[in-house]
Amino acid sequence: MAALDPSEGDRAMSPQNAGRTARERARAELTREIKEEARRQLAVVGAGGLSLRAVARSLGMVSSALYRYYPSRDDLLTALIIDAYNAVGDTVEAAAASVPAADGRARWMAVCRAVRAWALANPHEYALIYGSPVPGYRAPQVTIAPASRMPLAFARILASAAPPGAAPPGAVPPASLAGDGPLARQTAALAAALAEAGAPDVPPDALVRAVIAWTQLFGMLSFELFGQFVGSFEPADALFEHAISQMAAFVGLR
Amino acid sequence: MAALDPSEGDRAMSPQNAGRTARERARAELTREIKEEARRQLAVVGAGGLSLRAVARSLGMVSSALYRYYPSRDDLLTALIIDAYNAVGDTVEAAAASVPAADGRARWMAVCRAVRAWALANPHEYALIYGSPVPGYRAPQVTIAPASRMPLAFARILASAAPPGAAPPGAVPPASLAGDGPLARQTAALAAALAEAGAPDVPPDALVRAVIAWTQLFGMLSFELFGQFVGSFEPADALFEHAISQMAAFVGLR
DNA sequence: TGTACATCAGTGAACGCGCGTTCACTGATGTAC
DNA sequence: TGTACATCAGTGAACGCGCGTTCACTGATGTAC
Repeated sequence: MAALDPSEGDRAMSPQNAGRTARERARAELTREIKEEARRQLAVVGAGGLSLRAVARSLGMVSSALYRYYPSRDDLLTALIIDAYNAVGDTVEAAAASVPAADGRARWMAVCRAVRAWALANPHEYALIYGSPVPGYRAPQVTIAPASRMPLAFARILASAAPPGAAPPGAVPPASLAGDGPLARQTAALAAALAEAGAPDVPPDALVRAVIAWTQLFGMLSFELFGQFVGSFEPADALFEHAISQMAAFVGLR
Repeated sequence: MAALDPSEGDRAMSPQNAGRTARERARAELTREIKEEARRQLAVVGAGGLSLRAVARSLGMVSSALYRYYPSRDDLLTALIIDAYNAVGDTVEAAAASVPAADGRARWMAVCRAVRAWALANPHEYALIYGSPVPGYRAPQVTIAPASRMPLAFARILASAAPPGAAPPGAVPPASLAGDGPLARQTAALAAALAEAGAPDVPPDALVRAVIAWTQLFGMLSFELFGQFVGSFEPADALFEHAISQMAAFVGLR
C-alpha cells in the first residue's frame, strides 16, 4: 500500500490519494461506489423509488452499513443531484471551450448539442434535475452553485459573441424591458449576478432573448425525453438541429 | 329517488341521470369521488406515491373496496392522466374561443396565459402529464387522444390566423425544410395528421415555428413550476408575458 | 303486490413484500507511547 | 519495533411502518315471476 511507503510521507497533505491511510482510501472508494450504484438504480426506479436497502443489497452490504457514508436517503439523493448538475456543467463548459469564442453561433449550437447528447445518454439524471421535483424532498442550498454552472456558461457565450446593443432582425420593440418594470428589474439583477460570477456584460434585451432560447432548448428536450413527441417528431434530431439554429438567430448570434 | 318515480320511466335510456338505479348512481358517484380524492393526494405525495390504501382511508372505505371501481392502481393513475389532459384541452379550447379567430396574436396570447394559469393552479397535474414519467408506469393508448387536444388547438390558431406562405421577419431560410429531409417528412406527416383531425392547412415553415414556440412555452412553464427560476425570474409573470409576445412574433402572428 | 333468486358493494383478514432508521455488537485498522 | 488503547467499518436483529392485491364472506339492492 502506497500509504505505508515512507518515501511518500511528505505528501501527507495531498488531498488526492497519497498519504492517506487504507481506511481513508476505502472510505473514499466506497462513498463513490455507493453513489454509482444509486445512480444505476435511479435509471430503473426513478428518484422517488431510490432505496438505500436496494443499493446496499447490490453492493453486498447490509443496509445499516450505508449510514457510515450517507446520513440519510435524502443526503444520497442530494449527492446525486449535485453530480448531475456538475455533469451538465462539465459537458457545457467543454463544448463551449471546443469552439472559438468569436464564433458565437457555432458555440451556441455546440453547447445545445452537447446538452442534448448528455440528456439522451442520461435520461434519468436529466429527469432528476429538470423533471418534476421529488415529492417530500427539498433541495438544499448546496445544489444552487452546481445548478448555475450551465446557465452561466450560456451567458458567457452570449457575452463573448453578441455585439452589445445589436438588436436581432425582426425584434419586437422590448417595451416590457423599458423603464423599471418587473422584467427590467429582474433582468438587471440577473445581469449583475452574472457579472459578479465572472460573465462579462450582456445587454438586457439579449439576455432576455437568451433566457427564452434557453427555456426553448429545455422544453424541447423534456418533450423528447418524456415522450410528448411520440408519433410526430421522433427521432427528434432534425427538429432539434433546426430549432437550435432558429434560436441562435433569435438570440442574435450569427 | 328520481329513479323510482314512474313519471320518469320513459327516460330509461338517458345516459345522464334519470332511469338509473340507485346502484348505478352510487357507483358513478363513488367512481368520481375516488378519482377526486386521488387527485387531492397527488398534490401531496406525487404520482409515484399515490396509494390506493390512502385514498380508501380518506373516503372511509376499506382498501379492497376500491377494486370494485378501479381494477388496479395503474388504472386509477390512467384515469387521472386522462382527466388532466382533458382539463388542459378544455382550458385551451375555451381560451381560444374567447378571442375572435381573426386576431391570431391575441388568441395565441390568451391560450398561453390560460395554460399557465391552469398549470399554476394545478402544478401536480401538470407534473403528472408534462413532468418526468412515473417509473414503472406505461401510459396506455387511451391517453393519446386527450393528449393531442392541446397541440391541436394550437395548430388551429395558427391555421386560422397565419397568412399562408408569409415568412416572419428575420426568418432564417428553412434549408432543413427543403426537399425531403427528415424534418420535411415529419412536418408533412404532422400537417397531414392535423388536416385529418380537422385543422385547416398550415404551411410547413409556420408549423415548425409553432412547434418551437410551443416547446418554449412548456419549457418556461416547467422551469417556473419545477423551481429553475428561483432567485432570478420569480415571479415569472413579466418574463412570461414578454416571452409569449416574442414567440407570437416568431411564429408570425401579428 | 309479494316472494325467490341473482347481482353486486363493501368488509375484514390475510399474504408477501419493501422501506428508513436505530442500536448494541465484533473485529479490523490506526495511533501514541 | 512492539504493545495498549482508540477509532471506525460493517453486522444482524429489531422497530414500526406502509404498500398492492386476493379472497371468502355478509348484507343490501335489483329483477323475474
